Amino acid sequence: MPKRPTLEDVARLAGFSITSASMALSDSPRVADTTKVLVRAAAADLGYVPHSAGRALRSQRVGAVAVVVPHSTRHVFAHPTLLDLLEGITSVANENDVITILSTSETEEDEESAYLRIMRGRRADGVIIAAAASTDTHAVQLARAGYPIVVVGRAPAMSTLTTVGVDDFAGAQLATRHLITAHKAKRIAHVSGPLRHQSAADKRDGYVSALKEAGLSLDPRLQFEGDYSEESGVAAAAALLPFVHKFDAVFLANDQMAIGAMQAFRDAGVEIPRDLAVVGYDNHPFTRYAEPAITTVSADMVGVGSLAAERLLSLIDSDVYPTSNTILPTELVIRASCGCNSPRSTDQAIPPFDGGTP
Amino acid sequence: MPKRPTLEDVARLAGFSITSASMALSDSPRVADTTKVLVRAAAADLGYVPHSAGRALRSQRVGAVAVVVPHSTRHVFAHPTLLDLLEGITSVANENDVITILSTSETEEDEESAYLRIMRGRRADGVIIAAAASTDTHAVQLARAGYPIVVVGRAPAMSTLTTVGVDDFAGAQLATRHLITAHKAKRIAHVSGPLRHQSAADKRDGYVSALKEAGLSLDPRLQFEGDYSEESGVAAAAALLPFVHKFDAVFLANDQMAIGAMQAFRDAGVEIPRDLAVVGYDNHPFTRYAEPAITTVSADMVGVGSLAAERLLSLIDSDVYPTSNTILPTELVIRASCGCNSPRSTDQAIPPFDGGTP
DNA sequence: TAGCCTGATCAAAACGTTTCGACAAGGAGC
DNA sequence: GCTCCTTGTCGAAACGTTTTGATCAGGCTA
Repeated sequence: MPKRPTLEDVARLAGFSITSASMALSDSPRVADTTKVLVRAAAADLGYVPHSAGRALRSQRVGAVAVVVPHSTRHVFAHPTLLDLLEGITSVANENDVITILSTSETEEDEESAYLRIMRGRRADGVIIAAAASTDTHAVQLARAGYPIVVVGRAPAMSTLTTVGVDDFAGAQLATRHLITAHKAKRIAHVSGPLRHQSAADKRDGYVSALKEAGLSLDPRLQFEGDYSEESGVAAAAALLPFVHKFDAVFLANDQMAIGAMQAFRDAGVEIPRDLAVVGYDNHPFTRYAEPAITTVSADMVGVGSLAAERLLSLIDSDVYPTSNTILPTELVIRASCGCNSPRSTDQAIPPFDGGTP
Repeated sequence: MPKRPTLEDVARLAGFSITSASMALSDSPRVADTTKVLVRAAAADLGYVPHSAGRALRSQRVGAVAVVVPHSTRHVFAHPTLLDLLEGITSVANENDVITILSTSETEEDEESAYLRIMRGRRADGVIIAAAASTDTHAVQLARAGYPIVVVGRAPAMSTLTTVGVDDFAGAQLATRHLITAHKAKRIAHVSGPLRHQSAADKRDGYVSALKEAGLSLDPRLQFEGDYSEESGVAAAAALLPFVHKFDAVFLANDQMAIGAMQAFRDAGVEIPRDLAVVGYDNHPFTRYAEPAITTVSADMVGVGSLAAERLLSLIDSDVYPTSNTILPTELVIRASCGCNSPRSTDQAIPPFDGGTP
């Protein structure tokens, strides 16, 4: 490990005291312009970067935010969704010269220690928790203890928290309404996520509300609680197949389950969208390329991430504790699996092929 | 931000000096057992966790590793691949009480500053670089400067580096050989990744080598350089379509391009695998559920991540600089898109459906 | 009883910053 | 020519650890 130049080195090279060097680098009005120039030159010369620990110790600010992804919610976010979230967070963090600590906690008990150890040990100035289950109490504890914390997702049970989420209720409503109005669906099945997660519950509520407002009935046999995995989409399809004549559309709480279910339905001879209209959720990249392309609901997860980071940073800055609950909108992305025959959007004109072996 | 108990608080509560408290907590043989018990009780009582900055400053060790994901390689890793990698890294880091810093650098110039600022400012004790392009020089500079650094991927041009990668050459060979031996393919197209990336070049070399050993010829018209995105799979299909009678199989360097290409081929009336055998790469989760399910190559990316972290930690510990280059094996996952009619593996027996509208 | 050793404890220094208050030099006002 | 202010600089303290070397009490040996 190479020796690092310290502020003392810079000061000596520039011919000033440590104090002056420090103040010069922080552009204090108390130091002369000529001094600033000299010190900055020396610093640049040596490639000086302040030692984070020294600064943290003195200023009681470590310049880091932690993103906690509880293992129990690993499936809640589709992979691209989670990466989008991280991208949003890191970009804002970078702009503010703050680093991002990634913390994936393994077990339930570890979760508590993950949050607390990070904050107690001052590894970070604040925490963003991705997708707490609606029953998660660690977040509330942490907030109550006075630590800056932002929860990604809606958390009505913890109104004291600052949250940034997506309007899953409206998104599900949008999707369900589309099936009803555009495709004249009368019986709509729903495959939800784990209902102890707020987002899953919100989507289900949105679905139910759309049904209600259209005067449609809710058939308990057409409800299935999945776990957001492709496999559980397959399982959902299997569970729904016996009633396949009894419904004409299915809304699934994420795209992974949708692709699993579509596969299983197809294997059973159900043709989509002819026999069954399908709508997913998340706008996962593969939905454009599935066969048929999947109609889905999209949200700006990068935006959620960056907003969460901004909220956290201002929470860290202010000593008062303003809580805010922000919900970003969703939009329906209409493709083919619902029965809309949207032309596939490709940049290239692809000539037809007559078939036959080459 | 709540006040944190400090070592002084612990010492006072236990009735000892700061020194004794510190030594007691680190289980030094120089302190009496009774003292240790008392101090530990006090620490537990107060919920004491050592301040990371204080410790870092004194011990010249921050207890953090940084994972740098250059923006230019965002597409190199499929989403699940990258998350697997991160999971492997964080799990090993956690075991060693080391935190993981996630750094995604935006532009090329930022990359340099990302690496260097992190190390110069001692935000981390070492760096794992995910997927450096084979021309990336920052990594070498950093290593030459004496900083602990591990590169994920093969990097033959930088033999002084410690690397952990996947045997993409062998993986591609495996895939291509399968097309040749099991499916009697005579003309095989290849859609590569950006060839300035080592992994893309390796895959291409493996493909070429398999062709050679089978005495097959390499048709330049059947080569396409993509960028690992679904869109570029579509573009590749468009570019290859004019020659569609001239080849019977295509090997694509990742699954995202495969799904895009399959889509485009299907839209053009080419049926897979009847008219064209397709093999992808990465074993992306969706490959099981694509229609047809995609034959692909899989590697243990969690293992790559954890191994990279282990290597980095031992690099940090030792002051000598042992370089090692590890390559993990790949395996072929045979599904349907190559023409093998693997029965779909579902746990549930799904009854056939007679079609017709409900 | 004096001297020694052992085992336990502690004071102090160091890691690299930032910042408060003090201080020196020089110019303006009288 | 004296004071007073301004401007620029610096010494020193503080943040919370860990660790080295010193101290101290007590029991043992001579």
